Amino acid sequence: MSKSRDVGDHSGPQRPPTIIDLARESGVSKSTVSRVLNGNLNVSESARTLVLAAMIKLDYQMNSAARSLRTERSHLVGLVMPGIKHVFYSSTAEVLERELQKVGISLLIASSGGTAEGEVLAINSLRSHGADAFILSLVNENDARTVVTLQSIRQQVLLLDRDVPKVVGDKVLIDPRRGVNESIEHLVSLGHTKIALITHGTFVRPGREVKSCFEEALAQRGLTPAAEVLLEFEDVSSQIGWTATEVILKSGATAILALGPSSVTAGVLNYLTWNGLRFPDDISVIVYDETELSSAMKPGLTAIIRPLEEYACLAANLVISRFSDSEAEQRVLTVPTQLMVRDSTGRVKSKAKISRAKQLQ
Amino acid sequence: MSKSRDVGDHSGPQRPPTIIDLARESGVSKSTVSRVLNGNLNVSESARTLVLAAMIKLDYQMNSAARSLRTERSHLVGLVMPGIKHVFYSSTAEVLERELQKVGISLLIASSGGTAEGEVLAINSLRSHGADAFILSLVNENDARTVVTLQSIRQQVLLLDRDVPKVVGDKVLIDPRRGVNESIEHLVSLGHTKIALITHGTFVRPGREVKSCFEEALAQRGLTPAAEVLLEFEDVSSQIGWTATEVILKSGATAILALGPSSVTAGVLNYLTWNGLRFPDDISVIVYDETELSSAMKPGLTAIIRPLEEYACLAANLVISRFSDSEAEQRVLTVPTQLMVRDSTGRVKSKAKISRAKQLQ
DNA sequence: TTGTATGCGTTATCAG
DNA sequence: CTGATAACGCATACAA
Repeated sequence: MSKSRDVGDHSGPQRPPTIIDLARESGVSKSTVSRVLNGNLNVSESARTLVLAAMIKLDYQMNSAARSLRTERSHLVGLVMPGIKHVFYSSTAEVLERELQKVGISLLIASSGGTAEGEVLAINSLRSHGADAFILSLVNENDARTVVTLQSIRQQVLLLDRDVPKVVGDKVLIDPRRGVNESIEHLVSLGHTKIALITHGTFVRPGREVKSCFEEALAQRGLTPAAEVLLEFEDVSSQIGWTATEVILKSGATAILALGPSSVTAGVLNYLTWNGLRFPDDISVIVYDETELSSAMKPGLTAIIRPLEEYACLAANLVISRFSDSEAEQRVLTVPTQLMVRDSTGRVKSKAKISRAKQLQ
Repeated sequence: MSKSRDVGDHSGPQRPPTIIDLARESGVSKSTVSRVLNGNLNVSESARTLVLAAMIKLDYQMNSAARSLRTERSHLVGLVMPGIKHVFYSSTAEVLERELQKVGISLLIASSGGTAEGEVLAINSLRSHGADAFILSLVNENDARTVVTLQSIRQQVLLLDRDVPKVVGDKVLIDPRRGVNESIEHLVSLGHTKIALITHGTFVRPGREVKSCFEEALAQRGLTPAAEVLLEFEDVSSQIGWTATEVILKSGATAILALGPSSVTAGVLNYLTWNGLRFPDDISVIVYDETELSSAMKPGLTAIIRPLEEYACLAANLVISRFSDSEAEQRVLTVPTQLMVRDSTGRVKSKAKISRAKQLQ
């Protein structure tokens, strides 16, 4: 019964105003203030205007900690990614942030650093900050620590282009099939038969999917991969791209699908240009997406386009909708990819011509 | 006096365990539990081990809302940037996140979208989510709405490479002087006298600083700018870079300092390569930083390097340190830039040679 | 339509 | 060293 600041106490303008201050200022009770703040209909117009006036007069800001404590909702969503630095992830994050912002949700980010330990740490950090939901691009779908952590979570989980059957949650997936099919068709029509692939490791869905689509598309045409390089998340440096390309070229490949992280793709291009191999003349290259890199290069880069905007929007809205309808069944949404032909793919050249081209440099 | 769940109530394992559950489980009072959780020294070893055991047994997770309500600290820091998509911002965010994570602080992100209105919205959104501090790269240092909003904030404010005298807060600034000086010196030594600049508008510090350093460096050598293009944050597209380059070339410039957003720089390179202008043969180009773009391009791009890691680390640690010592005087930290000469800068060619080069393409 | 009373989970004060 | 107890600001069931 000892309301300390309920009435009176005209001392400190130091502390931020609370609904009690609003109540005193507008001459109603704090319940009425609360009702106005939450848009409750059962409140007289006069009371409402009074409270609203007090609200702007005192520059009232809701105390989110108090509200969260009471309602058990923080309006915070956590995003875990290998890193936020690379354009694919940062673009996704930007769209997610924008979409969530629209409904008053803020985005909490945490990088796993590309390791499973970092991932668990990131998840727990976000959890300890009270995130209502988690959006995750895992580094490894099989890591037991991550899976266990995810299973022990009460909040909703959404996987971004990842598939962990043991974890309940919605998923937004990228289907590389069309893009890869069109790529192979395109390359084969240009005479290529020795085609190489760089992609993620098979412990994440994108790696598995791309690999299998690639192999299937080749098989349909009686071909086999010239080379395949599967990447770990730990080493997504351009150095890896460089050495991978070195290996691939030894296989005699005349075309490369560089469908890994952008830093690796940069390494591929790096190796090619710095070794005097010009595309499409000496080798054909297909990369992911339309980036600053791919548009600034002289031969525009033929690319498999991932519908990034749609991908992230779907994810955001899935998360949002589940807040209202928490018991809906698990949903899996898939977005397609497609090939955009530019100038880094061309007719295959004979070995002799390639050698000559190299010497000319 | 009606403790509902203080004792007994073995009903629901549904709700997450609280310190009361820990207290019951370990046979001590919740005060002692709280002490253990906060590392308070005044607690017996026996009690501590008891509580710790209960903690892992029940998989206890601190309720951050309750703690925040009580301590008035959320351990959340808000980051406001024009957008998170571009590599400079996303890299900064990544480093900030990593450094803050080390001391248990999570990063809340909000994009302003490059507009002043969006900026105010972003700040208020973060504020409503209880951020303890704000790290900001403003879009416009002069916008009254933003300034007023910032002034009305109780939390600490840190400006990233921005300078708003009317706002109290620490600052971490990038000093372009050395990098720009070295660039001009380098270019002049190669015979260039007509040098153009692309940078931010003068309503943000980077724009002002780069512009004045550029002009001073030229003046010291008896030169004047061949052209200057100042950018708005609203239009940081590669299209702008393209048209800007078109304009600049008409001025007869033989060298371009492209020191704006990376998308604009991409547009510059785009224009040059697609119009058959090769660097350094036809024109010299200096860009910002070492990016995937600049390392993958064939002539490696000469660049002014900003110490991004240091920049973000300083910012993070400034924020962290001010939490302990909130009344310290305002601090302004500055990080230097420097030129890294690669291959996109070379001896100036005569007009005739440039024309010939263009025709050869 | 409005006010009163209670509890959310935590920290902090104060008495033992 | 420990335990009881009072806030923190808000939402809400219930009474009026």
